[in-house]
Amino acid sequence: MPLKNKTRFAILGLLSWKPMSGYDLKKLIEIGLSYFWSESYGQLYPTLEKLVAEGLAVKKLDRKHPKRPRHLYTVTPKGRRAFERWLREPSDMPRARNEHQLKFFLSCALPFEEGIRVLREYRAQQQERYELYLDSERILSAASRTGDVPDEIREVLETDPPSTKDARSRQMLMFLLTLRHGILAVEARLAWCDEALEVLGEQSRLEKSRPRGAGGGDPP
Amino acid sequence: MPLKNKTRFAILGLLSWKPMSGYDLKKLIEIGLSYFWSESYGQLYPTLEKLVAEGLAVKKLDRKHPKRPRHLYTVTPKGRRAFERWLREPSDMPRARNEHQLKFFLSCALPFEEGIRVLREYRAQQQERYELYLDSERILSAASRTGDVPDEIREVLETDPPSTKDARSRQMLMFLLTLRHGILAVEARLAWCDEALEVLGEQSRLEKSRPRGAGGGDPP
DNA sequence: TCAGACATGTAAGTCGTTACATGATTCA
DNA sequence: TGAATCATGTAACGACTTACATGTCTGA
Repeated sequence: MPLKNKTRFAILGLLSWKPMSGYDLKKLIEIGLSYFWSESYGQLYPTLEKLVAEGLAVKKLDRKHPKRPRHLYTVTPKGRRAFERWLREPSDMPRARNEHQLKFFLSCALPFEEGIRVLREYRAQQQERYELYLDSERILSAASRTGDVPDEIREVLETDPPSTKDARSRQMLMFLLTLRHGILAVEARLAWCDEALEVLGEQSRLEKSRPRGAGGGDPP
Repeated sequence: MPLKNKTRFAILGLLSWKPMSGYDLKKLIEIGLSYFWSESYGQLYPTLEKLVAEGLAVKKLDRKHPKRPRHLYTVTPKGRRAFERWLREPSDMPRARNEHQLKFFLSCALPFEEGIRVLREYRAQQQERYELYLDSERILSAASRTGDVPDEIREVLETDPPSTKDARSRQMLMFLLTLRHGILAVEARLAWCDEALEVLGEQSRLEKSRPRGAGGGDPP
């Protein structure tokens, strides 16, 4: 009895858009959900088999579509119910485990300059990511205005039989809103870096200007 | 050969403040680092033993201090070097796996009202957390102005022999700055919730005001 | 006296990644 | 022809959590 396996629901949810293969799922997640989700093949394929075994999905060989036969998975009504039950459940708080913050917190073991250098590297990394996100946002919001969906995403949204225009525009909206979440989160990290760099820089200057040596022990 | 075990370094880093027992480490992490870190006993005790086996820490029985004897762990110079090496290394990007976002993204499978309800619950949860953080911030920043450190933290900072005033005030600063990170992150999440709720609310109204039925399929 | 904190651990199991293995097809 | 992509999987391992087991001491 699995306890908090989210892969199951990620799969079920995406399959409820349209039937896909393991390979399709992996690509879709990489291209469209990478701001907030990831899956590995080692997790994907065995989980798909489990879903079939539990009657939440069915597997069938699709030999016409591209040229090479692939295994298409489809959600069953039971799978759909399980998925919607999960959707309505409150998510549990993820246990906090942020390596960057841990390192920052412990970096008081280093001289100020070194701590500041590490923090600056982190900031640069976030800045880079920020720019990528903004590019994606430009593309996506242009797309949702003009209806001209980017290729990788269009393919996913094209179902047979075609879903309603409403459903598709709602899915586009979700792409955009989750991206917005990523953007706001990165902005917050950048703002924090600036705040922290300012404080640490000031402390560093203070330390340098103070008369050094004499141990620095406490007065009694 | 462990690959990305962060527990090792969390332990090494905290022990470099002062020797502690497994129990002490757990409490310190729960009380002071819970904004960004957590450890379970099942990880803590075995890892401590491994560190000893690798010569990065030493274990000794301390029978005087409180009353009950406890096992105190101390970092060795080798452990200190390993820790500082890790500190200077760039952290790897954590793989993205945000259950809330996944659920939100997939919630287009639900009627608008339901998606909005789930999002509102998430927002309330973040708001609650926000207020807790702000309380902590008030306490901590008062403490760093007056030097009147909260009990739970003071105990950790009191070492024997006493560390320098500089070292201690730097540790206090780290408590405060990591808390600031938590606060800015939660603020960003709240802002995103408001943005998303607004957009979804508008879509929901649009949908209601539009003439329903007729399948909603696409015109050719 | 007895609940709750102090204190240390272990066993079983889940979740997830990485690396490998395999083979077909497309296209430059 | 040979590299890239399509496509499906498995084995081994690492990290982590949960639940359990055990016993002591303190203070209401």
